[in-house]
Amino acid sequence: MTSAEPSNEVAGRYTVRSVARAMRLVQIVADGPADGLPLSDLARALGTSKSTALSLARTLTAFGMLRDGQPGPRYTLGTGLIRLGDIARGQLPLGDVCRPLLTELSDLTKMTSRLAICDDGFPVFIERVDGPGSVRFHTPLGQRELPHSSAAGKAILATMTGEQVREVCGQAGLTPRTSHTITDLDSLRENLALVRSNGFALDDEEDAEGIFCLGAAFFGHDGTVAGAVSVTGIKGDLPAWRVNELGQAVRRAADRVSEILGGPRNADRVMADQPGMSGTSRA
Amino acid sequence: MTSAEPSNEVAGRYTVRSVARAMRLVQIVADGPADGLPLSDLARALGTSKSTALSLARTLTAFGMLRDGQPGPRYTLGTGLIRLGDIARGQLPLGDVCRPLLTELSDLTKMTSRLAICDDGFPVFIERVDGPGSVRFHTPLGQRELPHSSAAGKAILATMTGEQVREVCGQAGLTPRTSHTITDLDSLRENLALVRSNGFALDDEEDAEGIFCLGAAFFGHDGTVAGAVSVTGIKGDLPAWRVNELGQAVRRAADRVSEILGGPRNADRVMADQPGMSGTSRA
DNA sequence: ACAAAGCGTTCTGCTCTACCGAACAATATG
DNA sequence: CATATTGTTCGGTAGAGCAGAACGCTTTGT
Repeated sequence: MTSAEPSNEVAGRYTVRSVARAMRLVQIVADGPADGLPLSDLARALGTSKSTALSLARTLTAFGMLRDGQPGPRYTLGTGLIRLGDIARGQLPLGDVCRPLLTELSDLTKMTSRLAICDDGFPVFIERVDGPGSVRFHTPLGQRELPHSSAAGKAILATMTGEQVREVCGQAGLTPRTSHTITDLDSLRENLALVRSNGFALDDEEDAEGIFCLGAAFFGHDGTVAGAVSVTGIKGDLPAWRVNELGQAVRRAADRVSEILGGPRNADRVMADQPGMSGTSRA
Repeated sequence: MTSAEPSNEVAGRYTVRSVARAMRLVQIVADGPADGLPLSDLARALGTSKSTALSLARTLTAFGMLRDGQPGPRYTLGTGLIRLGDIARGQLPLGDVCRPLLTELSDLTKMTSRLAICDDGFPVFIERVDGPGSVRFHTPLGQRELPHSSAAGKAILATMTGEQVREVCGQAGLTPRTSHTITDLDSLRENLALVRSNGFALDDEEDAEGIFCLGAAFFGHDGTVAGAVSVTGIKGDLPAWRVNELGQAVRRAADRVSEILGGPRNADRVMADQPGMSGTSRA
């Protein structure tokens, strides 16, 4: 009838509609309550008829992606996803290897430490070790975090060329998360220069009110950035004089990851971009 | 090639073909090498044309289930699966809560301990804690294990009615894994009676040569079996006189899980089965 | 207690989409 | 340089996926 349907469907070229719907279904269940969602809710959220949602859900259930009727007739995520997630983590070069390293860092800093890989410039955390007696942060794994408002993200950005920074940030958007979030490119570039000279990145309540993070990048054998290590804590618990001490500890941990990967340490790496600067005219 | 196509497609009622193919695609990538598979291999393994495989792979990639072109033009599992696996584990009632309990058990027994949930009678391990200096077993998480040849499986079976045991084993098949595997129902029933009187199950090289496991079931608030705790070790390291001691330690750990869930301990639970009863209770 | 609304499930037919195959470009291999 | 594979593009067509209505069943309201 009318021309403008919102149509929250994700459709690039070569997209299979039913598969896309099925994946959205999984996302819906994942974002739903822990005790699952009934079929009607799925259909509603998907914007399809019940019969369609049923077919999709049944198919996914047959593959263990969903699970039906554990607490009543509700769909929850299936155990097959645990398996796939485990394998996916194993396929990444890091993860298991770096766990002890994170444990060590958590013990030392008494904070929650995490390891992120670089996914097209975005940090994706794949491992987490909570500190002794530390507050448990709700930090989901496997999710893309924002590059400009997280310590890991900024640590990664700081290793890239101005052009790459522009591209990644253009894709992600400099969304304000708190009143401290850096929202313009020039300020961000300034901040990244500071990150480079310090050897670590500081997220000072830029992503969440009252929370700070320290992050440092690590590199693969080809010298390109592979990810970042970060620690997270409550701002109130952090005396200013400890920032550098903790930051250096994070940097050392990141350098040890680089070592495992056969990459250069933060201090030794030569920036591709640096002084001369190619096309970083202000946009 | 004439009439009987093998057609390894999974097709129950209400199955969406393209979604089923997409899921098989994910499985193929998961079972493939860690550095991924090229598109042609995917098409070959799927039994479809390249263009179809491309559409499916592109769609999955858009949702983070697959990842394209990290080491060359190859598909690997995506980081979205790590996220979903993490959430799936969180949706399960256990997991995080029981981790310290497993750690304790690993410290005590010096063995790898694991926690399985009961998935339609099958044990599915969702958490693993390696013992101090113990051998790292290749024990994938989220995968259905065999009920009759694993300690966790037998611990679970031992809590069920004879009818249920028959059904689960009929579905799983009493496949021989080693020369010690129990392959007939009567012997298995005998063994399960022993499990009940001991309070724990012993897998004596029944699933893998040279490996033994000890397992004990735990129960939900409604008294039905919810899963099992187990420890794994090398047969040669196990003096016969320690079997009972370790088994009781496992049983105690399982009982503590039951306690967390508000369920009965192994000793207190009344069996539904026993001579007269036929109980298939309905919800 | 009944009514009413909601749930999950089944079925049929129409529409449109997912699939194949062929042709293309871009690499790897000899 | 030739040859074999790879990834990509594009249409035509068969057939699969989708909506909708109708069916029991359980739950909710009064």
